[in-house]
Order: sequence, then C-alpha cells, then structure tokens
Amino acid sequence: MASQSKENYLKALFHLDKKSKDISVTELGNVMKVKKSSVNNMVKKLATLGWLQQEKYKPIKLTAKGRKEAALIIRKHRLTEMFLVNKMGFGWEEVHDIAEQMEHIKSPLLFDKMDTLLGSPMYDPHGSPIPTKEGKIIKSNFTPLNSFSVHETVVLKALTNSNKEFLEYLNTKDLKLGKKIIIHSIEPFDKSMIVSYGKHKNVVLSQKICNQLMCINLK
Amino acid sequence: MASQSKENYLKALFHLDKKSKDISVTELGNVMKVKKSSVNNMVKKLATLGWLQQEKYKPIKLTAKGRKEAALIIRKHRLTEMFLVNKMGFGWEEVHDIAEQMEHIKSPLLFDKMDTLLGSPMYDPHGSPIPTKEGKIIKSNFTPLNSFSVHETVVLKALTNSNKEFLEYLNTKDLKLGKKIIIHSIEPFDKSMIVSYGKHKNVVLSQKICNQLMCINLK
DNA sequence: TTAATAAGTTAGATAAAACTAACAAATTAA
DNA sequence: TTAATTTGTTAGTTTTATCTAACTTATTAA
Repeated sequence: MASQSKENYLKALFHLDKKSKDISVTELGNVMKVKKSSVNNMVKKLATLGWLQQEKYKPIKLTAKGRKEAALIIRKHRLTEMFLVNKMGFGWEEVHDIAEQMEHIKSPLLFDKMDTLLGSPMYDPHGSPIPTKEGKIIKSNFTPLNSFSVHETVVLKALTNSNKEFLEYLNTKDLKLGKKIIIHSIEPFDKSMIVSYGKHKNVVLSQKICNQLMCINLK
Repeated sequence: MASQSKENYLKALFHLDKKSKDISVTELGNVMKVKKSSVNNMVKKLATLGWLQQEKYKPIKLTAKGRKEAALIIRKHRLTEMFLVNKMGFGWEEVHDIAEQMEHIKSPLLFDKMDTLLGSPMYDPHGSPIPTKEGKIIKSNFTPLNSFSVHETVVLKALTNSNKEFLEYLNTKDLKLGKKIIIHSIEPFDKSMIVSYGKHKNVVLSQKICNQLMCINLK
C-alpha cells in the first residue's frame, strides 16, 4: 500500500499526463511544490512500483498500471465530493480540501457504500467524471462556453477548474451545473459574452470565466 | 497541527490515563506496539507540545491541555462511527478501522456537519460517550452485567470493548444496545449467566462476555 | 556552432518516527 | 540489604521524504 505522498505524486502525474503525454521533472515539481531533486528521487520509487517508466534525461511516462491506480484514487476523491454535496449538504466550493484528505483512506467498503447511496453517479459536483471501480474514465464531450456562437443555447455541464474562489464567484452569479445558457452577444475585443440563464438576464461573463465553463449544445 | 503519529500517542495516553492516572513508558509502548525507546523519544516531543509532563524515571502525566486535545480526536472518531452506522448503514462491527483513519482529518466543518445531521448524539454506536466540542466527556454510570443480581432486569447501554470479533459474536446473539435483559440465574463456579432478552430465552453468557456488557438497572 | 540557459541528476544533509544495543535507575525478591 | 529483574534512558542506525549545492546533459539563442 502506497504512502499518501506517493499517491499525491501519482495523482499529479495523472493530471499532467492528460494534458501532454510527456511529463517533465520540473513540471511535476511545480505541481507538487517540491524541488526537482525531490521529484527525481520519488520518480525512481514510483518506477519500481511499476507506475511509470523512466529513462535518464527523458520525459516521464505513466504506465497503464499507474494510470489505473491514479484513477482509483481520483474515484475516491470524486465520490467523496459527491457524497459531501448530495448527502451532507456541503456547497461545491467546500468539498475539495476534505476530499483531498479522504481520498487516502484505505477502505473499499466506505467508497462502495458512498457509491451505492449516491446511485453510482457518473459525475462529481463540478461535472468531472467519476472513474469506475475498474479505473476507467468516460471522456466527456463538453467544450468551453467560448467555443459556441451567438444565439446558441447551451447547458452548463462541468468546470475545468474547481478552485474555491472561482466556485464562490459562480455562487454569486447563481451559475450551477444544468443551467441553460443563451448566448446573446460576444464582445469582439475582450471576447466577453453577454448571456442569460434562469432568472438572470444579460449577464456579462469574461473570457476567462467562459473558458472554464464546459457546456454542450442544447438539442 | 500534529502528525497522525502524535495524535495516536495522545489517544493511547488518554485511554491509559482513564484507568490508572500514572502511565508508564512500557505500557504506552505495548499499546502503541513500538519499542520503549521510541516511546521515550516521542514523549519528549509531546511534552514540548504541552500535552504531558515528564520527569526522568517518573510516570508520564497527561496535562489538561493534552486531555482536551485527545478528547477532540476521540470526538471525531466517535462521531464518524455514529455517522457510518446511523447515516450510511454500516454495522457496528465495521466502523472502527474507518473511524481510526477519519479521526485524523483536519476539517472542523466535516465533523460539525456530522454532528448536526446526527442531532448531536451523546453516545457512539458502542455506547461510548462522544466528547463535546469543548473536550468534555460525560461519565456514564453503567456497570457490567456481572455486577447485577439474579432476577434483576437491566438495559444494555454500552460495551467496554469494541473489537470486531466480540461485536460479531453479539450479532450472532442478536444482542444490541437498548435490549432489556432479565437475569434468571448465575452459575456459581464459572459466573456465567442465564438471561433472556427480546425473543431470546435462557441464553447463556460467559463471565467474560458479561463483563463487557455495560448496563443500567431498569427503573 | 558555440555559448548561455534550462532541465535533469547526484551527493550529502535534515527531520520524523521507528529501530537495536548498551547502560542507568528503580523495584522486587532472596 | 544485596542481587536479580524490570523499567527507563541514551546513543547511534534506518527509512521516507524532503532540502541545498554541485554537477551533467539537453535545448535555445546569439
């Protein structure tokens, strides 16, 4: 059974892997907030666990085994977030730090129970897919609000970023997953959008915000 | 913020303190399953945290601060157990190991929420009192089934021991907290009792078992 | 295409929490 | 009351995960 530290590296590796396939020691160090010599050290240990492959001076490559292991940790994280929000009444902005600790708990039973009580949810409260018990992750076909055009109506399905400040901003705007968003216009110079959703009419959303709101076209 | 290891020592100290006031290095080592030199080392660190007082070759004395800190960890443990049983459908024999991990989670909010959802319970699923947020523990006036006499009727209120095997044994006997137990007779030589409770008539309970069933006289 | 810079590696140090082995103090038994 | 035993302490080692500093390889720019 792996230490919490190893599990955290593995998670970071997994997230970097999604973006770029090739992972650098420096990048991983930045994410983990440790020096690159520490990364180097740890990477050797993770290699002996079969979670990644490493050749001197070459980028780090996660193995299938490492990816699966990571997915199972992320499963615990996301199930916890869903449980905290849907069963315990937490706001979506409050659950990350708790899930960050709970994801290291060794108890298949606990997470199975959460899964059952939640009815095997496919997404967490921020719209991120929950990996299956087999470590499979469904690929969502959501695209940023940015990528849609004027007069389109879309549904907010997920966020690319779940940091507290962003979520609190969305709370002030009453922007929740599932909301139907109508795009009225797009400012040519700053790419901000004027949209309506629910009771909120002609709300301005900056490009930065729009880029983090993952949507699908309303059929 | 203290490490998990320190928190575990503190808990062990608290439980030993309840029994004997004076705590020895050897005793603590036995409970923690570490060598006494390790205990000695750790005790010095806990002393600098103000959790205990130590004089060379003298027994260890928990401070009020240490006792309070310990009570707050035990509060998290017992609230978790109660939550797992009452809100998630776990059996009382399944929750100890999970709570053992959850008690180290840093999130006052999580445990406040459990407390609220449970309606601020006074006891955990094994009948142990849940310390208050201020670190106070109510003293229960329960006594072992042993201590009662023939023809008395008592109510099972708590267990002195919550190990899995014992709890599974109680499950097979359908012995739950709150059951009214009538004492029919006591064997003079082995002190076993013949009792009835609920639908179960003339059940034999060994002295060892009776000693771990904490009851009160039915008024 | 060499020189500067960035990225990766190695060696040695530190802190936490455990260990073993040796020793000192306290307790118990002869 | 001395001797044996138990209990407690100290010193030095190990493992994990970090660090700094020095060094090597790779990449980028002049």
